[in-house]
Amino acid sequence: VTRNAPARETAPTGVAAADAHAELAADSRITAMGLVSEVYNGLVAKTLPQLAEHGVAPAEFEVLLRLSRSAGGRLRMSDLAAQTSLTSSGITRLVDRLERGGLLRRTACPSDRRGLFAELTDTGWERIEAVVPGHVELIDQWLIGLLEPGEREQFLATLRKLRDIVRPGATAGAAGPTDAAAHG
Amino acid sequence: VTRNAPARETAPTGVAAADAHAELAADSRITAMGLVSEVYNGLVAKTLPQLAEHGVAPAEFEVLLRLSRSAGGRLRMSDLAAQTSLTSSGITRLVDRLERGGLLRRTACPSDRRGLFAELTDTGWERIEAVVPGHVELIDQWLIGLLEPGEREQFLATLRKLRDIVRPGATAGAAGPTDAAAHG
DNA sequence: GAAGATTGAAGACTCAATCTTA
DNA sequence: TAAGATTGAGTCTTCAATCTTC
Repeated sequence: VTRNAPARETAPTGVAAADAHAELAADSRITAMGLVSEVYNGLVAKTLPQLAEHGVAPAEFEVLLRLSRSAGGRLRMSDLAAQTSLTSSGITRLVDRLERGGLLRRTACPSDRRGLFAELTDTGWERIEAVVPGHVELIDQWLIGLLEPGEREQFLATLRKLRDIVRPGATAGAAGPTDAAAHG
Repeated sequence: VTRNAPARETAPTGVAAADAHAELAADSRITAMGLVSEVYNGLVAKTLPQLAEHGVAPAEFEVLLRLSRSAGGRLRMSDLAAQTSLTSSGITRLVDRLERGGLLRRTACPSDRRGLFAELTDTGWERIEAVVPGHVELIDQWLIGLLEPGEREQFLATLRKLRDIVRPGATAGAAGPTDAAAHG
């Protein structure tokens, strides 16, 4: 796309010039990315108030959830960092807050003294149990329940495919790609 | 789910107790939400470096993109806030940064003296044109190109459906739900 | 009084540097 | 030397309060 309207600054010609350039950004692939973003952010916005009622921020909820799905209700700091979208520094601070709130505690890792576990406390388990039912209801209302069974399965299959390619390290700390080890 | 393992604190019984509780959080609907989150965050991570090469953060890119798709390359502050996931305060500061960088300017709104337009400068247009091609390539590589044509259309159709329900105000400032007015 | 936009104060996250252990 | 985790400094975002205009 070449720029051939040097006098865009003047008001009357501005709109026409903008139209010429808009083609670039109107690319359908950018729109697709925008859809993913809007759906994700929209869903977060829908679930935010219910989490807030329980005093839990979305990132905190994700950490609590990952811990609750792991053997012993605990995971190493570095594994939490790998599984979430936070850096190891961010995990340190988030775990600080949750520990301050009594939802988890740090425990030593016997096999490697550099490592630390974040481990759910009884209070942490109770909090998860208190939050999850309402949370599931909202996901049902704004995501799952809006799709026909066939459409839903196709949608989830595509998401899984994309996730596996785009986020290879998402299962660090678990023995297998589907948490199968937690049942052994 | 009832809690019947009061001695969870002691190491040996911890794992079994965790298993009993894990059922709650293993709900498939929570997993679905997690997939959306992982795909979105994974895609952001893939596109981040290329945006950074051009000195643009994701939120800034989204604002520049929305402006470039709007008539005259401009949008009111309040419309930007409605279209993005930022508050009006957040938009004020983000526009501050972009204005400081010379990518846009604030201009007065003739019909309502409370309002302000954020309007792309020539530098802003140039930046968008410089960033978009590489950005599109990455979306192609990590999202669009990974799906068969049929799967892709189905996926996008589902996303559109969800977006329309979950984010009703996403088109504030545009005349129609698909930016049709920009072509008049 | 309400809406559009901005500001001060505070929270959350990242980067780079640091400390400890492998 | 490298890996796990933390800390200080700086950036980005929000909330609540404020100012201007409707």
